[in-house]
Amino acid sequence: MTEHAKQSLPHRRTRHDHSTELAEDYVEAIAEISSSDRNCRIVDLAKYFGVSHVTVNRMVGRLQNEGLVSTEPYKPVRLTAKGSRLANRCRERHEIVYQFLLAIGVDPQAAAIDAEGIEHHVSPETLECFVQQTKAKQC
Amino acid sequence: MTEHAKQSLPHRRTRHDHSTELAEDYVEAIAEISSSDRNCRIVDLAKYFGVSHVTVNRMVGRLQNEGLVSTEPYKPVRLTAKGSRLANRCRERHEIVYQFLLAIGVDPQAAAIDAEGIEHHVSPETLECFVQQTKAKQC
DNA sequence: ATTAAATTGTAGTCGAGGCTACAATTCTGT
DNA sequence: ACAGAATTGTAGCCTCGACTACAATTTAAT
Repeated sequence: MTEHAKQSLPHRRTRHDHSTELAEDYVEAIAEISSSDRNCRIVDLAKYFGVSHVTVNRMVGRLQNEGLVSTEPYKPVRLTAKGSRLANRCRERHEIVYQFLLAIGVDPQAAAIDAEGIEHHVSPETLECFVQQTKAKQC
Repeated sequence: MTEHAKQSLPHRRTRHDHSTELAEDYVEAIAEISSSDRNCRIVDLAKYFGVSHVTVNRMVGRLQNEGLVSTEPYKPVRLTAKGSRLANRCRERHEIVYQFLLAIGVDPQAAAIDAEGIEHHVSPETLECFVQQTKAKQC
């Protein structure tokens, strides 16, 4: 039972993570779209995620409440400073995970898919280990 | 746009994964509890996951529909052959991920938490690379 | 400038996973 | 054997992420 209590904490964490994963995916996507196009519209995100514009709409509302995004009705979506910082951190983390998977011999396609799933569950400490390993392999 | 279509596939996959993660967590938990105690009851799972017994109840019903578990009203929960196989695969995969994290220098506590999050997103191919890496480190 | 197309917003629905409150069943102790 | 405790089941509600259908606004074209 004490053991069970210990066990429940990681699981709770996993569940909570799910609620922030989407936010991270969104800011990453917004950053990416905003860099190629001039501005990021709801439709772009809907296509990007393969989801209806309605879903995107509410998500953007949520991101706005969290101060990650600023937008007005019928206007494009922009990242706030906070949102940009998060996007950058996510992009870096994503890249680290992806490069790490390549470095240990995963083929690029599988690495791309797995990185997508793994990136949200990597603690800073583990991430640092990934960096070290990738460096080591490159020598 | 063609790029966006390509992008949406991994995201869809990620979303679908979430629906199977819980099933995997459950069979793993049931296997673990069943090995220490004699039988696994709803309450045990509720404590294990830090969740109400009602939630567990419905989850177990779902697992039963999927043929992973067999149970009767007011009786303990047992894994079917199919459920046991899944549990074993999950346990092995979990262990591989955990040992791998340790091998690359992540401390045990962080490794335990991260393994919990990562395990569900590792393709067989990546898993194999983890195995190789862990072996290499042990030499 | 006005209509047609594209984009965005709103209303209402659904399933999943979570909860509380209460009812039913099984287990335990005396 | 029977009362009380523990366990399990049921009813009904909530939130979140997804959808369709329809309304409103903005953009583009003739």
